[in-house]
Amino acid sequence: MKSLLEVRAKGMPMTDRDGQDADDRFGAALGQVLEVAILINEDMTKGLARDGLTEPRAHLVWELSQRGPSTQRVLADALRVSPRNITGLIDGLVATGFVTREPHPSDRRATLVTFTEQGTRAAAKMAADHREFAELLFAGMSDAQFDGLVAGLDVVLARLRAAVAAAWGDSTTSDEEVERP
Amino acid sequence: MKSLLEVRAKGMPMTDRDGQDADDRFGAALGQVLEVAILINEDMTKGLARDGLTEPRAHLVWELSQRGPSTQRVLADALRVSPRNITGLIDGLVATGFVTREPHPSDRRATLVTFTEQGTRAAAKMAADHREFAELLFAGMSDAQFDGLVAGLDVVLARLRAAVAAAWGDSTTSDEEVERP
DNA sequence: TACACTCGTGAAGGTACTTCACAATGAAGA
DNA sequence: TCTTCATTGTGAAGTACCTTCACGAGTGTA
Repeated sequence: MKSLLEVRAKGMPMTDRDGQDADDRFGAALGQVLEVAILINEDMTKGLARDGLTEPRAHLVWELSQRGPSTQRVLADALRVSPRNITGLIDGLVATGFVTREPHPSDRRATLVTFTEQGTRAAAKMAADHREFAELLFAGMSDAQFDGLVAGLDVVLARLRAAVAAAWGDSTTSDEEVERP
Repeated sequence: MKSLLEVRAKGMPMTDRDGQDADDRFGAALGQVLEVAILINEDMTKGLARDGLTEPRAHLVWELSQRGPSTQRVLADALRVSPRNITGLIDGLVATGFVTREPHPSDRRATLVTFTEQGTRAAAKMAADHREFAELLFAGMSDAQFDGLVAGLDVVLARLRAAVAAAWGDSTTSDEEVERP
């Protein structure tokens, strides 16, 4: 992988410098969250490699499947990378047969990135895998347990969003358009 | 970022092809988990950049802080990347003043990667940030809520570990040594 | 002493990312 | 209409990370 998440999956060795909170429940919980993130990412990445997709390309495929044929500019904004980088990713996806570049009907500068049949299949598989994966993780949990988990995640998520928003500009979900009055 | 996690943070648009589980609670929960992972990763990465560290280099610094002066071979195994890659990462960390290469006292082939003072400070800051971050996410939650979250994460983590182990060799926590009888 | 193995690195190559420069095009005002 | 300004995508150049292969230097052992 690559993700920084991997950096500290296992609990901190507690320096207990100032002695507060010596059992470190919070650190352990953070460790859990990080490990979940690592494992999910690992699983996804390896699965994608089997289908001939790298992470950035898969991300692009996913966005494309949600938006339909798009200009590279739109994709760049969606993935929050430079337009130049999209050119390279599309080059790769074209070379491996997932998408094609079609002329934009009303703007001759732009191209419409469009799925091939293989691309459509890949996107559908990603969606199916997502469902299956959610099932694997949560199916069969008691309602109480599941609800407790979701409620906890809600709190964490809210705090996380607030923290990120406070530290840098907003863009809450990480794939929103940047809009500022 | 980079992480594939980013691919599908928001819930799936339910094709309800076979109609089962039409409300998609599981998909939504997975979306939550993914978004948490994305935001944490984003936050960490940006914080590191401020300290002059990239993700892979920070990961190495973290491992080094947990193991003390180590050979590059050991670090390669710990990070699960090729020894050659470690050479490059260490080159970068040496150039930016975080570590030095000291001669190994008993093996003249090997070098002991060792923190400079700056490196020690960086590792300490990472540890402090980790604690602070856990505090930010979990402090002030009711015990019931916190316990519910942790219990849910436990279940998810167990399933995840099992799934990963089933799909590929084991190596549970992602930074274990590879050991096979 | 000879053989096999280990440590770190040069060489070569791939992907993902960035910024800067630029030609083609589009859009809107004088 | 003609000029001006903004936008689209890409070439060029450069960085970081990662891999495999080859190899010289050093270790350990029979």
